[in-house]
Amino acid sequence: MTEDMSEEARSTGAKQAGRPRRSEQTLLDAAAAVFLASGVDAPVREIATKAGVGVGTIYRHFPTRAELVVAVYRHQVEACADAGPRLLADSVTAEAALRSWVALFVEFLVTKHGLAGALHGDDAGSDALHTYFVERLVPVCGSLLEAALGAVDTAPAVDAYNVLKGIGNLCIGAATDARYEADVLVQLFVTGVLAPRIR
Amino acid sequence: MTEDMSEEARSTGAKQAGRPRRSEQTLLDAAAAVFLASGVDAPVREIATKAGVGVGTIYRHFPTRAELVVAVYRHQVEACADAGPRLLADSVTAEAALRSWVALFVEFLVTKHGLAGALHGDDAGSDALHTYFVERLVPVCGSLLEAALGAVDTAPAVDAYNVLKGIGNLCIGAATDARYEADVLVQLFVTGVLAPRIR
DNA sequence: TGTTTTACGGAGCATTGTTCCGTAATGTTG
DNA sequence: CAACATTACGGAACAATGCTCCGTAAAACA
Repeated sequence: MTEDMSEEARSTGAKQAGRPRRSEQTLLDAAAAVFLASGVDAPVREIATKAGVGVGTIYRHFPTRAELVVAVYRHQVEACADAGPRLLADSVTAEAALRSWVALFVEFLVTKHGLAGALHGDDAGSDALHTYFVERLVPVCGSLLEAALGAVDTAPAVDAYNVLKGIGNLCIGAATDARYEADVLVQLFVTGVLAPRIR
Repeated sequence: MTEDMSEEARSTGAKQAGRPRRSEQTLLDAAAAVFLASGVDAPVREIATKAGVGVGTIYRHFPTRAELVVAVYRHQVEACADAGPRLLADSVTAEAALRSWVALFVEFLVTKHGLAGALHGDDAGSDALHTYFVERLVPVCGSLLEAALGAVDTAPAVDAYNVLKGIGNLCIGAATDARYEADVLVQLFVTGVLAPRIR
């Protein structure tokens, strides 16, 4: 009970002693700017400098670089997730919906310098990033896939997790390699995934 | 002339003063062992220790970590490149040849911890790796692709470079993520690439 | 005004790739 | 055989980077 009260007190207006927290939004804005300029792999120190803040402050708000990245792109990931059902409702065919959604996802990944690369959580640090993307987008991708494959009697060749991660991987390096056409490759990949239906 | 003579002298038997070079093979063996145990991203120090050598020695033989990696896997890359024409000759269809070759390539990439990830030369350091793979394998992949797509009148959707790099990307993380089935995804991707022929 | 609480800043630690230089080993030469 | 010249060696040192820690400053409270 006492804990509940103190927590509520904190979240309502009753102020506690102590320095006021810097608005996280300030940090997020600075991070977004730096990511835009130098890519998602930009050093934390650079973000701290840009925000006029010590690195400690960043780490107190976002315990890991990956969580900072998640926070910066949360809006856009949510938007991407929300677009799934909408496209499914608005498109004439389920395949068209899937392809539009995939194109959206690819554009998002490619636009953000190095996001796709940071996405495969091999190193322990970027787990948060990987986990968030997967948890949020796999269900969406799954629905679209299911709809697009609905008419088939054979089991799908791969699950939504694999499709999503495959797409993510295909986007790696797209921003830095002019010859690499991630969007085309991804659409061909989708064609392959849907192929059993075509045959 | 004088330069030619001295160079020839060095490469034939006439010995120059100086400490004898450690056999590069020793270093390569140690590196291969460490890569097998800890992945291609293993610290250079670890390799040096394993080889009973200072880091300086490694860097004198292989100016960059990437070049060391290239040297370690050169044999297998060559084997993969050589397999291309052979498969094309031995398979009943060009598509079968392409698919077999791709499977070979995928197995190679997936077997070596993190090789696929190190392959996209975003950071300047791993350029050598990227370049070598591309130069050696793009032509091979191109021949197989051309053969498999030969019957089509429409232009191919993507070039061999994109296909090769796409496959490479699809293999990223396969070794560390049990749920991720790179081999299946790659074959679906190939299906997509060949799709114009199917329709 | 003094106390308490809380956030802040940035020095510091650990880990990397890579460079550099004094030193050791070995063939050549007198 | 004894200097010498040459070459490779080893590992300390540097720079970059993620992350931790602690003394300090600011704000609310009494």
